[in-house]
Amino acid sequence: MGSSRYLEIAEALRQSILRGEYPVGGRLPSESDLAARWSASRGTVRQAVGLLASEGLIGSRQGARRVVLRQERRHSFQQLNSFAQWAQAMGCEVSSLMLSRTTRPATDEEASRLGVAPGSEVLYVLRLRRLDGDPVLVERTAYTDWVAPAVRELPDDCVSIMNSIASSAGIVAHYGEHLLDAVAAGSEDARLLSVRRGSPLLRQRYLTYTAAGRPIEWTDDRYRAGSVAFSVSNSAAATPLERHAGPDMPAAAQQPGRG
Amino acid sequence: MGSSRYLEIAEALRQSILRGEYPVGGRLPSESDLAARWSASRGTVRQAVGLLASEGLIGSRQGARRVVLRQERRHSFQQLNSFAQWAQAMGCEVSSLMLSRTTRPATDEEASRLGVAPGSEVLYVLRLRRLDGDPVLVERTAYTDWVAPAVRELPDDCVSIMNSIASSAGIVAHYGEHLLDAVAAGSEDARLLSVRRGSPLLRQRYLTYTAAGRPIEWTDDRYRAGSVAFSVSNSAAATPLERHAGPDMPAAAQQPGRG
DNA sequence: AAGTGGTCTAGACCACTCG
DNA sequence: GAGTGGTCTAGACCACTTC
Repeated sequence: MGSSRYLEIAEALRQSILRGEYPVGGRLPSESDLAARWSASRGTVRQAVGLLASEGLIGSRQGARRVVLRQERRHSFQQLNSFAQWAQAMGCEVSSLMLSRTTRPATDEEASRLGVAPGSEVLYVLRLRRLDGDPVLVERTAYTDWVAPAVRELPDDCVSIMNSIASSAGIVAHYGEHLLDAVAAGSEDARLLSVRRGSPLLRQRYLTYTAAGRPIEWTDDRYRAGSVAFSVSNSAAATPLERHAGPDMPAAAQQPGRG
Repeated sequence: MGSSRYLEIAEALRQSILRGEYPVGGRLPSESDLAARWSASRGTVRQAVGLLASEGLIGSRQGARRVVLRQERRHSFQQLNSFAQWAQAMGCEVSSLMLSRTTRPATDEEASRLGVAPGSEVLYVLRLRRLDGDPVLVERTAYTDWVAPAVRELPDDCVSIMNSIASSAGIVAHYGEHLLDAVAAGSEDARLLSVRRGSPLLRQRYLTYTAAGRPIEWTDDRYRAGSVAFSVSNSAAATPLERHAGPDMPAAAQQPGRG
């Protein structure tokens, strides 16, 4: 349950903001007010408001009351890593089809991202995903060897691989690293998504790993343009998003890679 | 400078991770260890490691030592909001040219994002930005009326508008909200960026606001494909990035808007 | 069973904002 | 100058991981 005191307080504040009790641009009560109101210590109240701040809901500056920045609720971790969970939460009918599952040596990129020796075998999966029947997303995933067996035994039309291997093999993603950019549709992309070759796609590449930091998969997702957008809030206190140089940049601008 | 004890500890840990003293996948010392080593209280140490966790550098689970997730440093808030500061930090020569500055009624989208009455006047700026001479980014910004005078007096080749109006008028962005997706280049985009019409562009739309929550600008940035990528880390504890339905989605999938 | 991080308390001082 | 958030301390108990 939401068993912690500070989560309880945070949820109550979230609801108040959602109901418009504290309107956008308005001020929150002071920490001591809230502490008294909830008969909690100031530290616990700070944990609660700190959580809301990390969600981008409220902002704060030393000496001034906290302000409400937005009214919407954030999505969960699972919803960013799992297309199926996100779609279902939005009330869409989602369907998936694995078009191929092959074991092959890792590319240099895959080996470096997954932290395995170059040329090690990975399980490569090509998958097409639809929303309410429309093809929206082409997914290309490389699974590390210790994950591969759990993926191999799933049916082609498995809706959520992450969910399935969590249940069947106890493999759960705790962390993720995402890279977002735009690419032109290749011929395979174009055929699968029913768009013209060269038309714009939003690409989301990501690595997921376990609580212990062990890489699980490296994925290249390509969305039909207009089908999804990603959002992020930042502040002087927290900047979760980064800009990176792409391959077409001048040499001076190249960033060092991950490995 | 970095005058807080916890910032000092965080920076030292960051450096250790950067130097590979704590390798990726390895464990950090325990909180009590660190507290003793720095003669600080456990609470202060927790602030330090909490900061690194929010940067995606380390992960934690109850009962187990913290683990190192990555080795790279994150960029600052300023570098996400300011193309010029980001480019300069990467050692690129950046140049900008304002192609037009016009005062006109806000579109519905602009009015809603900026929180002004529909049809209110905004200052609309079209700007082309180059890296080492190559056109990389087309920027279209709507400034609220109280910001417009400061922008109007800047020269056409001003490299950083945000920096300039901070100095000249004390207007400083403290928060931002970003939306990322892919679009096809329109004819204006194509002409300015020297790409074919319909070719893929990465679009970053964002709203910035002051410490008090007052909107400053609403911007539509379009990057030539391949020139930049954005990255974000997430975890079960913190998910800063969200997926949204785009305009081409089935009706059931539409998300409510901001205002 | 020992170690570790997660939560919580009660109090303190300081830097900053605001009227 | 009063109020507010930012930082820091010293202790406590619990849930969980690890051995």
